[in-house]
Amino acid sequence: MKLEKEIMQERFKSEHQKMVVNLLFTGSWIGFQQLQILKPFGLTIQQYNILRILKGQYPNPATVNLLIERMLDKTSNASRIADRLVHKKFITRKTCPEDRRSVDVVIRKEGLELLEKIEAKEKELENKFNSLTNSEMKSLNNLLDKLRG
Amino acid sequence: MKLEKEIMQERFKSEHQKMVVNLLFTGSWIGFQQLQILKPFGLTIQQYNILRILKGQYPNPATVNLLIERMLDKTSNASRIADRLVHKKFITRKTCPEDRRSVDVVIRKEGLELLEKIEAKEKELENKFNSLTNSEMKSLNNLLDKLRG
DNA sequence: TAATATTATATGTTATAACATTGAATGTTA
DNA sequence: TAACATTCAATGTTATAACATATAATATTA
Repeated sequence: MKLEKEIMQERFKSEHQKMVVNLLFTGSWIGFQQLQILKPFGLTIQQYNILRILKGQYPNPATVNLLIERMLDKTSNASRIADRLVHKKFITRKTCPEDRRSVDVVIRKEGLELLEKIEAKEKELENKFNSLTNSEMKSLNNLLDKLRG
Repeated sequence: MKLEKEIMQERFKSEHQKMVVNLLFTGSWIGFQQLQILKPFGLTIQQYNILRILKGQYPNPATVNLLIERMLDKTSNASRIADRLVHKKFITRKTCPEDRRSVDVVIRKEGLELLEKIEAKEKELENKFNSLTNSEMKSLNNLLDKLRG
C-alpha cells in the first residue's frame, strides 16, 4: 500500500525523505511478521539470527565477536542473546583453547532441528506472499544493496 | 554493499528469503543513522515520529489513537512516548472535551522549532547520501509500497 | 434506564536494546 | 621482561518495546 496512505501523510519533501520513512516502516512491518512466525517457537528475531549464523558456520564454532559482526542489529547484546540460547539448549559455549579471551559458540543438533521446523513455516508464508514477482524482488534487493553503498 | 558480503553469508535459499533479511538489515541500518542525527537533540526515532505526525495535524490536535495508527512502529507505547514529549515541553496534552476518554495532543511552538533544526541537519546528510539516483529512490519506494500490498 | 459491552488511554511487568564499564587474556614496546 | 595498551566477553544500568491488565467514559441493548 502506498506509504502516504498507510501513514496518512499527504506528501514528503523529497524522494529521499520518503525512502527513509519507507525503509523504517517496511523494516518494522517485516520484523513484525517475522516475529509472528518465530513466537510459537519461543525465539526472538535476534535469537533466530544467531542460530542462522551458527548454522552457516556449522560444524565450526563462531566467537561472540563474529556473531556481532554478522548480526542484523549490531547493537543488540550478542553475549546475552547467546546466554538465552544456551539456556534453551540450542547452542553450546566454551572457552576457546587457542585464545582464552574468546569463546567458541556452536549450534547443537536441537538448534539445527528447530531451524528446519521454522524454515518450513517460512516457506508456507512465502507462497502466499506474492505481491512482488521474483524479478521485482531481485530489483528491490539490488537497490537496497546499492543504497548501503 | 551486497548483503551477502555485508553479513558474510554465502547465499540465500531464495530471492524472497534474501529480501526479508535485506529489509530487516537495511531498516536497522537506516534506523541507526537516523538515531545518530536525533541523539544530539535528545529524541528517539519514535519521539521524532510523533512530533512529525503532530506537525502534520497542526494546528489541529491528534488523539493518542491517531498517533498509534500512524506510527511507524505500531507496538511502541504512544501514551508513554507522549509523556516524555510533554515532560520535554514539546507537546501539550489535555482531555478532549467532546469525548472525555480521549486526549487532545498538540505540538508546541518549541516542538515545531525543534523539527526545523532537525530537518536542516537531515538535509545536510541527504546531500552526501547519493548512492542512489532520484529515479532509483522512486523505484525503491514503489517496490516497497507494492510489497506491503 | 439499568446492565452490559466497547472504546480510549494509562499503567504494571518483563525482556531486551543501547550504552558504559569491568576484568581477564593477549599483544606490544621500552 | 615489566609496563602499558588492546582485545574479548561479560555485566551493570537505563530506557523502551512488547504484552497484559486496569480504569474511566461512552455506546448499546434488554
